[in-house]
Amino acid sequence: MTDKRNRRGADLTEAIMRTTLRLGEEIGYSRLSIEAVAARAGVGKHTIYRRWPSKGALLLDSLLSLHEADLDYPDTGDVAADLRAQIHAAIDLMGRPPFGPLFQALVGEAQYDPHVAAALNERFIAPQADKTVARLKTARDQGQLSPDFDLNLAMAILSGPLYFQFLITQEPLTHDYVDRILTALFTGMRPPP
Amino acid sequence: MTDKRNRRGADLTEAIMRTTLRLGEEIGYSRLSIEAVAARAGVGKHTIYRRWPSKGALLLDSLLSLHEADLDYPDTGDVAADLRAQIHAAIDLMGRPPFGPLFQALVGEAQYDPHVAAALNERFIAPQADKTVARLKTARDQGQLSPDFDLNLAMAILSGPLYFQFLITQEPLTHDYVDRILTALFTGMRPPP
DNA sequence: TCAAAACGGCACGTGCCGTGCCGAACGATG
DNA sequence: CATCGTTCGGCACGGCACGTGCCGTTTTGA
Repeated sequence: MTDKRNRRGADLTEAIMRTTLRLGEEIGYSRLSIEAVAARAGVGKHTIYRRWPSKGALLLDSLLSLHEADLDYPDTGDVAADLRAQIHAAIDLMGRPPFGPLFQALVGEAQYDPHVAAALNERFIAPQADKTVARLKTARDQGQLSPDFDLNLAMAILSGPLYFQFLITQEPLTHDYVDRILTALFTGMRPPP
Repeated sequence: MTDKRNRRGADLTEAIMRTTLRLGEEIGYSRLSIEAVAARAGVGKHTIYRRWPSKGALLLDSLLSLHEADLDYPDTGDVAADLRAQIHAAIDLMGRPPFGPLFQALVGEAQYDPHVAAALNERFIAPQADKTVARLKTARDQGQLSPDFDLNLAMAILSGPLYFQFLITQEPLTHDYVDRILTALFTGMRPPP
């Protein structure tokens, strides 16, 4: 626990977010109350409500502060390999605490709270999607992809099955699964003529 | 409102589920409390807790009682057309109240409550997935699909992007979007040689 | 006929919500 | 160094929904 004196402004904001992640990892998102965060951080509830309008907003900021979310694409010239490397990194992040379970809970929260949904899209989903599309565009310009292929659609076909498994069936995401999706996307499922 | 006398057992169960759907549609899942359902249905809370262990379980049963979920596949001999027809029906269901918003909330609940997640998979997701895989298997046996294509993977690639849009970006699902996914899956995204 | 079960209604303790108020500590201004 | 507005921790409040008891009544089925 950091010294409680001289904690103000940005320092305090970071301390609260750290406490949120730590406490969320310990007791789970459903039992994570603003009261509990305030108590653990040795902070008045006002101090939290002054910064975040809801539990979801607090958690989103806390997760983004991990900034492990800097999932940038390599560009080795081989699209398939680059996609593979980046998505492997992404599912590794989603597969382990504290990011994995808390991110899952945040998506859950986004199903009730439109503000959380919008913020999540704007600050995490869309930036990641944009990176994917940008990398695909480079590949298309180099003739590695069909020139008329909808790149946003390609992004959705890559991400969709992963989120499906993450949110719906809730089975662990594996590198092998990613590889099979990539293979399928690059080959289609028509029989060879 | 039905007569309050002589309501017991199965009748009462159905009345509670109807009230849940109705009230859920009116005020939204987040404000849908068991207390509210009990009050609206003119029922003691015990009567609900005796039947369902949680709000999520109650909602799952209520949604399944709509049994519009009988989304069976046609079999005209053309896989792509059959998939198209069935998935169009599915997104129509997911796109309109009361099923759409409440189903979305239920998936949200499944991110916190493992029991709800398991029940949702067992009683809705898996049966639908099985139907899809079965239809794909027929097609593969008839040579319309690559003999070595993983059919469970194909199912995930079909469903994933839809759930991604439904849960994450939360934009409306359109027939056109379904068609583009199908086209992409059947052609792959490699450039023509 | 009669005991067991299911029911509606009510009340309770608990936890957390979001807000208001207080006095202390801080930081910028002059 | 003095002053004043802001930020802070602490506390208390009313409100809501939770899940569980208890009561008296009604229905069921042995």
